[in-house]
Amino acid sequence: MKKYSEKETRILNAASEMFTSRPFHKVLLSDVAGAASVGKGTLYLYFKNKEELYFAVLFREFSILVEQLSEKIKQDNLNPAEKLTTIIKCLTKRLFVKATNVELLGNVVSCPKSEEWKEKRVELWTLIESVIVQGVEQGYFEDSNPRLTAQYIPGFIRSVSIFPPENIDCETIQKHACEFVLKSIKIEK
Amino acid sequence: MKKYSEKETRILNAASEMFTSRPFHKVLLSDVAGAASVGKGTLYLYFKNKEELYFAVLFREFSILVEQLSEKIKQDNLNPAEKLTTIIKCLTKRLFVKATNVELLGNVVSCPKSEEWKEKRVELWTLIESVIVQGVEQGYFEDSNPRLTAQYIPGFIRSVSIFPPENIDCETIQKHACEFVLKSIKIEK
Amino acid sequence: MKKYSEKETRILNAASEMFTSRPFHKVLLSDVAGAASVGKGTLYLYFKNKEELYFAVLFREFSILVEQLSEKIKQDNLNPAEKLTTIIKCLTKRLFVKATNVELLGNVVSCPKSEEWKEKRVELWTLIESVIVQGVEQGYFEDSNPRLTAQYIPGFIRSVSIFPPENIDCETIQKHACEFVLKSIKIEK
Amino acid sequence: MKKYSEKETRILNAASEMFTSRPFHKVLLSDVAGAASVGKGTLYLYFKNKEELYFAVLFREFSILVEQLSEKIKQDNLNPAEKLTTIIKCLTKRLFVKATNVELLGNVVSCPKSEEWKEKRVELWTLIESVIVQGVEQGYFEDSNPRLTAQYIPGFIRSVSIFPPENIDCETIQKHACEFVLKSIKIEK
DNA sequence: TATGAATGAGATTTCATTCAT
DNA sequence: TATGAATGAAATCTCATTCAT
Repeated sequence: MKKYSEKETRILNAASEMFTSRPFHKVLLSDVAGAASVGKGTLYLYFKNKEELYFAVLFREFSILVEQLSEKIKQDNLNPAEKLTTIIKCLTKRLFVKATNVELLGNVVSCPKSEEWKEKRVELWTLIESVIVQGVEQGYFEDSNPRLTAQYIPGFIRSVSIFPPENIDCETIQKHACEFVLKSIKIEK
Repeated sequence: MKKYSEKETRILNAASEMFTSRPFHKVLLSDVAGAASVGKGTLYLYFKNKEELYFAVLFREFSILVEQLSEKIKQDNLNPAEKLTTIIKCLTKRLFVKATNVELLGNVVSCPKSEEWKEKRVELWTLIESVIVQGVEQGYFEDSNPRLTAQYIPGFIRSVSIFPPENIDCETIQKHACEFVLKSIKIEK
Repeated sequence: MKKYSEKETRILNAASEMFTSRPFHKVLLSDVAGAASVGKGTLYLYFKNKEELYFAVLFREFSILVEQLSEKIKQDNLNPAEKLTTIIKCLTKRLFVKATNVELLGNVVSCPKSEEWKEKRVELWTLIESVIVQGVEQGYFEDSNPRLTAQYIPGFIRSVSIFPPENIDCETIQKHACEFVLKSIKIEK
Repeated sequence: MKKYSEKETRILNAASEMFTSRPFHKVLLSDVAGAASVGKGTLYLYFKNKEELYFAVLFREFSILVEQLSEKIKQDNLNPAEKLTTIIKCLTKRLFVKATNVELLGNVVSCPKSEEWKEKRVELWTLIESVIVQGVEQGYFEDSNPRLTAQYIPGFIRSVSIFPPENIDCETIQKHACEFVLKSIKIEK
């Protein structure tokens, strides 16, 4: 995991807050600086420009998520279905609380650093995919394209997290989402 | 469906083109005006400001999509599974072709005319939901919360459309996505 | 007196209302047109541009005022002091009710038509001046420069009309203003 | 007196120059910035918008005027008539030299920071009024409403300053104006 | 390293004026 | 004569970025 200095962390936290709640062009760097309690010029000591700061935010959020998931499914006493359940619950919880544009490229496209970020994204998908593949290999699951399924999962969770149906709680969503995926790929015995 | 004048249509088309190919803040209204062959001031006769123009573009595209889906599943000779297949294929095709326009699925969060949007979004979800409910009633499907499933569908299609795995074609995604959903909710007989 | 068509009058009335209550650059021709219930283009049938409309307003207001005063002091049974009193009372009343920028060139300077308006302005001053001169000739008044005095009068009345001291009525101002002028130029006998 | 930073002063000077020589809507902020040798954006660090800059210019000029007058009449060796003479001469000179700036006498009506203005205006009137009252108390003057008279004075001076009669010099106006006022309120002994 | 005043390119927006109907 | 949609020049204003301190 990349290490961030204390000041860098403060900036990233502030920027994350902002980019999460407004579109790119409505986030003012002066506000970010203010919220991070640093001077505007200081931002430029740590990030080349606004776009790079944006990608740095996405990168960090993603890294933390991947790290967490990675930790959770390392426990060997879990079978693939349990691992997948863990992943889905974790993602749901995370997105439900902070429906960030975590996996959204948003409106900013061409950026040199975006490569680095793309890799992180792929890391998440590969992580989920590997669990599915493991399940397939062990005869639990059946899936003609585990990579696609792996991408579906954060995507559909995100959609209900941003606009949750009224009067629904996180647990209900978690349960339904797990069922939805498992019924689709699990082999009935 | 809302009616647009000839000039409005020309502006919306030009703007759609622009907003689809560049981030919001890199789209210049003077370019939009130029592409639509109207004066810059004319834009302001039809749209209060840049933001409203942006949302008008998205709203029109979204409305057309909902309209199309609605038309397609009206055909009574289709059973619920066929209807759902139609919806998924249609969504996938549309997003796959015009993937940059990611907001298209109604995931527009902070929008001035939010009510109008919310209604359209609900319209899409309700449309999909109704097909699922119909399937449940007719004994084809089993789903403890069809509304959630209805929201999943555009969500996960969107996620593979934005970042399609390499070397995959639209048909493969369509097929896999249909399978993914149907295996999850279809009752095996 | 210049004659105005019915439509011209409507436009001038609307414009007068606007120019009186806002600075030149805050008066929109579309508002004037709206208030006059004519099309925006129609304004240009009667007035070459915004500046000319502005001057036309001033010209008309001035003409009316001069006309009125002129009528009032034609009565031959009035002596110069009575005539001056009449003028001051009339001006005060008029300005008190409608503290228009009647004699204010405002911020708009170079305009061909402004010559015409200048003449009207001079007409008012000359009118007042003539009464003073008459008084001097008849031994009532003493004034080393009646033209200056003539210009003072509308000027100082305007200043108290725009910002009247609290709790003062028009009559009190009228009375005080008359005294102020007459004590200054009347010869004590 | 409000303090202005060096840069603020440079901007105000440049703006004063511009607003004095052209109508409001013909003054370009880019020109002001250029003349003050600052960036266009710098103007906005010191003044919220064009209007506020405009009023800041007027306010500063007006404040200086009031300040100057205030200083001049503090000299105790002057009797009320001499003080009034000083005031009138000073006002006349100032307006005669810089006549275009007609708003200067506090006749600014619709202004955002209206309270601040009102106070300054009242300050000027009270200053003049106090001299008259002093004269009345010392038996030099007679005036049934010194406040009204105090308001007349800047008002009538303004009117001859904007449109001075042809071929007249400042001294003539000064002399006549003083006579005009003193003859009106002075008690003949 | 840290700052935030200053910048100015370039964005959005306005509105007097035109002109086809 | 009357209109008001259309115009686009030109205005105001923003904000990412720089740089002297």
